[in-house]
Amino acid sequence: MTTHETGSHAAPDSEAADTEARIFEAALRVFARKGKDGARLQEIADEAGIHRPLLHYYFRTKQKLYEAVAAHMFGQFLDSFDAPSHDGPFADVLRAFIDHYVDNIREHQNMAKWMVAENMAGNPFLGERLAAAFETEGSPQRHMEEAILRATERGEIRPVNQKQLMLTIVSACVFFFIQLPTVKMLNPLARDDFDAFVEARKEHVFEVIYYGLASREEVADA
Amino acid sequence: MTTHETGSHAAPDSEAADTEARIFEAALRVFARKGKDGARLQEIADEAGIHRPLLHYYFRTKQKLYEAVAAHMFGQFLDSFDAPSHDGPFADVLRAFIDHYVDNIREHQNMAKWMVAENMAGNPFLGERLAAAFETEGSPQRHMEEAILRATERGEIRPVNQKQLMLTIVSACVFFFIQLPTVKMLNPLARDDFDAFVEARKEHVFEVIYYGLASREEVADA
DNA sequence: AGAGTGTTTGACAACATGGTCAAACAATAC
DNA sequence: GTATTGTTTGACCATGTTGTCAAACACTCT
Repeated sequence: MTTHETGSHAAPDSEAADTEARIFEAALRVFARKGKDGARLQEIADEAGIHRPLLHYYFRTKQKLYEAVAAHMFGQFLDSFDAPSHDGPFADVLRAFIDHYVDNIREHQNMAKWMVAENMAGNPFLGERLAAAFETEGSPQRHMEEAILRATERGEIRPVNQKQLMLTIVSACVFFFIQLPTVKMLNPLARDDFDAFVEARKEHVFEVIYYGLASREEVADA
Repeated sequence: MTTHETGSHAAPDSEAADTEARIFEAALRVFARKGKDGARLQEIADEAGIHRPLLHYYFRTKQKLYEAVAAHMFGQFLDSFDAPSHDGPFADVLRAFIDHYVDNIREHQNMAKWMVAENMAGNPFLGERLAAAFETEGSPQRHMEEAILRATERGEIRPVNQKQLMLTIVSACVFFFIQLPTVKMLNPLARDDFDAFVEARKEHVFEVIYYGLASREEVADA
């Protein structure tokens, strides 16, 4: 058994002590870049600046390393969506949700892409966590769902299936990030001034989802 | 040089003649399932019911096989979006677009997932093709863009950035498909009656994008 | 200094996988 | 029939990659 978790004694210089953390971070980057199958332990080792056998010393196998990093990533990623509850008019709640959500994806693009890839591959982790979050009092997901419900009851917004709406909002906030290379080829602004593009996207998503496309005259006869 | 393209002579029984096609289809499935790195030539051979060296006989290398299948897949996938131009009220055009788009993704889920994965990995193919499509008279993309423009000029819909809107529509139509396992964990209908869910999704996407969430009273004071 | 503990290193084994080859096997043309 | 051409097969090689190991190393404690 290794006892490297406890830095009791035999603790080398600070740079050597965090070998495990450096492996972790390197693995995060490489797995995000190359995928589980495409990643090579040698590449992770190189990027961490250590010798390959150390990977096996700290994490037994590639599989275990992957699982460890993935679990940590999932947790951190989901946690990053926690935000102080925002009440008031639904328009404000929606705007705040989009703002926070998009900012988080931008901060954690590696994780977001990785997670989407995992979901595509059928990994149930995110589904389980989200299903739990929707049952958990005070979670951002639950909060949003309740806000939709309240706004509907108050007649603030039209009746709508909450699950579908959540899916639509998330789609609009996430999809363009994971397809970024393609989006950049089609949208000059995304290439030239990415931050401006992201802000414009936030605004657009809110506008379309909240106000819709139809002009008021059109809506009037609907 | 092999001449297997020309079935001139040495054409065996019909089942052996389409060896190449069987490899092709098997490769399509396996690559879509496992990704380029995760896919094993042995698995493709098994699924095609042939011996592994035949893969090298028809396509020299794994790389070449991948490229051949990918190119064919991209082309077919994009072509499948061609549809008779639909004119008339923008609401109808939008509805038809969503309907056609979603149906196509449903028919070609393997290809859709594969394509998204390729885009994530930075493959510029789709971006190039789409960029070209937007410049091509009569392409579905161009048609939609023009429809948006006309509807805006006619005052049928509110002014909006076309590129952003296209992105939003596509996001709403595609994202839930590529995240299907997760969506199914969160949405009972998607699990129990998928076709009904897809139809409901089409309707929801149209409703939200065209009419928006805000009730008319809310819109009135906006 | 010497023992003990945890870490790092280099060399190595085991295996999977992509790729090659020459010989066997049709099928047709002569 | 035999020759020719294209296809299929099984055995094989080369390489890359994961995983193991024992020995070297550093560090602390007595």
